[in-house]
Formats: sequence, C-alpha cells, structure tokens
Amino acid sequence: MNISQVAERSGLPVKTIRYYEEIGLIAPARSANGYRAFNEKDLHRLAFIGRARSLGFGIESCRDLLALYNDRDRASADVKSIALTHLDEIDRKIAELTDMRKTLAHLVSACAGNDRPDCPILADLGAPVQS
Amino acid sequence: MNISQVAERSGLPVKTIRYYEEIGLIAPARSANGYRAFNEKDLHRLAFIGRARSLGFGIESCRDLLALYNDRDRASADVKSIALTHLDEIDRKIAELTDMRKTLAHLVSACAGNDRPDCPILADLGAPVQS
DNA sequence: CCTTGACCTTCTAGTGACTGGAACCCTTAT
DNA sequence: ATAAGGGTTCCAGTCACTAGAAGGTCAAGG
Repeated sequence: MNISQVAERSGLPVKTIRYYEEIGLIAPARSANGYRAFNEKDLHRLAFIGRARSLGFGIESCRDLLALYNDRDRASADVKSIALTHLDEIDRKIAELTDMRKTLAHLVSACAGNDRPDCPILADLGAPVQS
Repeated sequence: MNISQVAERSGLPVKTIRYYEEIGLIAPARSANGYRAFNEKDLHRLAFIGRARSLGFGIESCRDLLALYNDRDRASADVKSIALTHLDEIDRKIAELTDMRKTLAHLVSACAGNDRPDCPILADLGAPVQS
C-alpha cells in the first residue's frame, strides 16, 4: 500500500503519517523506488494512534500505549494509570474552560452590543490591578 | 519601573513581558542604560493583556481588544463580536473535551487495573477500523 | 518516444505563546 | 576589587503538526 491509500483508510493526513514515521511511531518498509510500503499491521498501528489521539492522548502516551498493546505480559494497571492521568488532565482543562466560559458569558450578556462605546467587557479587562 | 517590578505587579513573567514587547503589544521607553522603563500606563496595559489571556483570548484578539479599549469612538458591538466568537470557541473545546471525557471514563471504569493483560482500553484503541 | 498528471520523496520553515539557557552588561554594597 | 543581583540580546526548544518548494516515479494517452 502506498501512503495515500493508508491515509484514506486510516483517516490520517499523508503529512501526519510521514511525521509519525519521522518520530518513530511507525516504521513502514520501503519499495525499491523509495516509496513507503505499508502493510496491514502498519495500518492497524496508525488507526490505533489515530484513535488514541482523538481521545486526546499526547504522542508520548501513544507511544507508551502502543508498547503496552504489543506486550502480551502487560498489566492492565499500567494502561489504566496512563488513562487516569489523562482523564485528570482533561478534567483540569474542562474546569479551566468552564471558568472562562462563566466569566465571559456573564460579561457578554451585560454588553449592549450597539454603536455606543460603553462596554462592561472592556471595563472588566481594564479594571485596576488587585493589590 | 524596571521589568521585574512590572512582572510582580502585573503577575506576568519577565520573559513574557519581553515577548509582548517583541510582538508589539507594548512599547515601553528605554533608560540611558538600555533598561526598559515602564510607566503606570504600560503596567495597566499589561494587566489588561494578562486578564484577557486568562479568559483565553488569543494574542491577536488581545491586540484588537486593546485597540478598542483605547478608541473612544468604538462601538461596543465590535467588542461583543470578538467575545462571542471566543465564547463559541470555548464551547467547541468544552464539547470536544466532554466527549473525550465520556468515552475515556467509560473505558477506564471497565478496566480492572490489575496485573493481568486484558484491557478494554487497549481493546477499544485497537478495534478494527470502521470501513 | 514524449508528455501529462497524479503520485511519491526530502527538506525547510512556520504555527502559538511562550520558556530555558547562554553570554554578557549595569548597579550597588562590601 | 569583587560579588550579588539586577538588566540586556539572541538562539533553541516546546507540541503536533502543516505548508510549500524542488524534484523523482509511474501509468496512460498521443
């Protein structure tokens, strides 16, 4: 399989697949002409990475998860630990965004949004520093 | 005022303040010795940026908001428009993270987390591609 | 045989918003 | 004289790609 077919089947952009090879996540064979020659296993690995990325795992976590995936002697506790750490990070981000959202929504609702200059949003941003 | 004092009063790291000057968000005067010489207005501007950044606005939005802040003839509608666009983006991110969280929490709760290899998390990540 | 177009290759540089570190200058106190 | 604690610039790195340039390969059609 050439790269564009793998891209289509894995749902990943061609550029991304080349990047994943560059950082050592995959190691497809090469044809005589220099083209990357992917097999089903490469494709499966890429699909795995794509799914993990879509759940927000970072590249290094993907690497670790792939290693565990290919380790028959793994302990599921190791997988769960990675997932729980990531879950915490997601919760942290959601909390941060939710805080932002709350403040911003409040300011937006207080803003007339007309052609006059009075604006509670700018008033808030320009409020004197707390000290 | 020297940079470290401004850093303390604005709550921004020294490096960040230098960076903001580099990209033209602020333009403090210089003393004869080459040191940046900040006045209260510079400080106020930095505090504004810091507050806007803490609400998640990007640097370019901060630039636009600052321009509106200093424009007595502004229309609050222009401010509100920037804020609403950003609010949409926040909602988009929250939705994305919430989706991730839901899937991941489900997988995590199904994983025994012991020393055996069976793991629903890896099973999900390695599931055959939909096609 | 030649060309065209779609594919493939590598390499470099850019993204956002900083952050770390090196190498060096200035000021103040001892 | 020197040491500590400011300040300065510049370069490189972060994360996970993404865009673009310059060029090699392949299959089909004239």
